[in-house]
Amino acid sequence: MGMAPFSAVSVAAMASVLSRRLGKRSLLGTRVSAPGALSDGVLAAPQIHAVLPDDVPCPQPAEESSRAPRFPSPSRRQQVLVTYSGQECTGLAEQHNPPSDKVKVLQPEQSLHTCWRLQDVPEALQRSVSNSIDVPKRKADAAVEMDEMVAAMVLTSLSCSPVVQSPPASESGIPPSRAACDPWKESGDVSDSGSSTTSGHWSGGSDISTPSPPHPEGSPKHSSEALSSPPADDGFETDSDPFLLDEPAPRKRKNSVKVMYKCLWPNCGKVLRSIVGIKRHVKTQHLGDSADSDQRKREEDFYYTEVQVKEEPAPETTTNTSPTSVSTPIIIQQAMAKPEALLVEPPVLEPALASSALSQSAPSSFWHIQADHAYQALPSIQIPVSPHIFTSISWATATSTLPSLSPVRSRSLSFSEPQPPTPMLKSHLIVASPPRVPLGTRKVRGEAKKCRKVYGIEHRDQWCTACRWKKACQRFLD
DNA sequence: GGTGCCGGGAG
DNA sequence: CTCCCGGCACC
Repeated sequence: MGMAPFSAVSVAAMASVLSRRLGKRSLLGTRVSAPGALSDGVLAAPQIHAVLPDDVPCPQPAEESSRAPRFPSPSRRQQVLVTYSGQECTGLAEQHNPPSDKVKVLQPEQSLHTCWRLQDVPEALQRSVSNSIDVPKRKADAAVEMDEMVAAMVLTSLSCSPVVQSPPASESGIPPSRAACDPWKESGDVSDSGSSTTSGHWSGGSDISTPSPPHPEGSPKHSSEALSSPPADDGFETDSDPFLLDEPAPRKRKNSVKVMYKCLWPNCGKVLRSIVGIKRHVKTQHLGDSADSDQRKREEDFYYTEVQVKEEPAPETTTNTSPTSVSTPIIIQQAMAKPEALLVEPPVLEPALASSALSQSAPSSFWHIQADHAYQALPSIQIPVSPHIFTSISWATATSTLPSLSPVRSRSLSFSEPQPPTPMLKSHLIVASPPRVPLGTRKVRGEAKKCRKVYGIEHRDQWCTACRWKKACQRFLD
């Protein structure tokens, strides 16, 4: 679903997803309230909880139908199971009167015609999700409202739209989005890449990670206790845990933009990925953690700024590729004007957190440089690096200490322990500006004949495997 | 355009 | 890991 602004369109889409699951335009899950004689429609709220499968789905007009109850056209009848007062009975939904939301249900067993009011879940969802759509409130009963709210929240989180407007009740703790999400909308392709990192991942955790959209300082209200107090989250962990934040990597990761938040406190360049994290950082590290001061809560907003991090494919501008340049560069631009912040310096992590986080992710703390093909074998070299300084390692120094390697052969740089580096680390790697070795780009084309030439393309099966795989030929080495 | 092969995806 | 292929640099 991408980063589409959470508009009525996506509501409609969500609703259609829902209806797809439940059977298109079915009444399954529809809550109806029977007026008058049957019940008061509140506590004993009857529910249509099953729909026989033979009903014919109607084409779904896009938006209107998400407001108008999904219901067969008057000419069609839809069989439903209706429960009320603990009793279950089948019925035939005969007629729907949209203006009044009334549904006429025929219950043959009781030879009863009943009239129900209709409230279906997507509508509840819509109501809770978009406060720009005016939906009249039908019940004052809080419990029923909560039911719908919960259902809506579940659906909302399932649909994984990161830009979620706060429900009208506004106690949910989901901060409202605002214009700062524009880069996300406009990038159009945010669901990939790093996006992998910040775009609405489905946080398995129970903590604050709402499908973390970048939500900006616009709403000082939202950093209330609901967000900041969970004991298990300490900002950095939740912000950079690669396992929580990693979502299945999409195919391409070009031009993805993610928004990070940088602490503006003097001498603190800490960059976090969530607004909550940065606020907590500012609050705890700089403002002091004096609990309930409202003023402090507001002040947090002034001490961080939003940074857009754009990840782009490597342009390969130079004629040489350094032996270690393996990552795509990240272009970091400031959303708010602060030219000196073009480089994101390594975050000043709380030492305990930093060491624990890094030592967990890179226990052996070695740079491991080696050739990656057997036929390119070279002695592998390990450079011990303290995890604490690994982001600021001087590449020039590091490489100068290496024995002279053929620059074209030793091109893979990786941790000795296979583990996905967090996007944070990745960006630091790039910021650390690897050295450019002013020598040949790639392997100089060999003079020797290659399998392709020797056997021809029609005898591809006789090629060496490397040639077959479009790798450097192993059979006719230079 | 053909070739060699790097980088990365899929399974 | 194997297998495959897009895409780039070189010819």
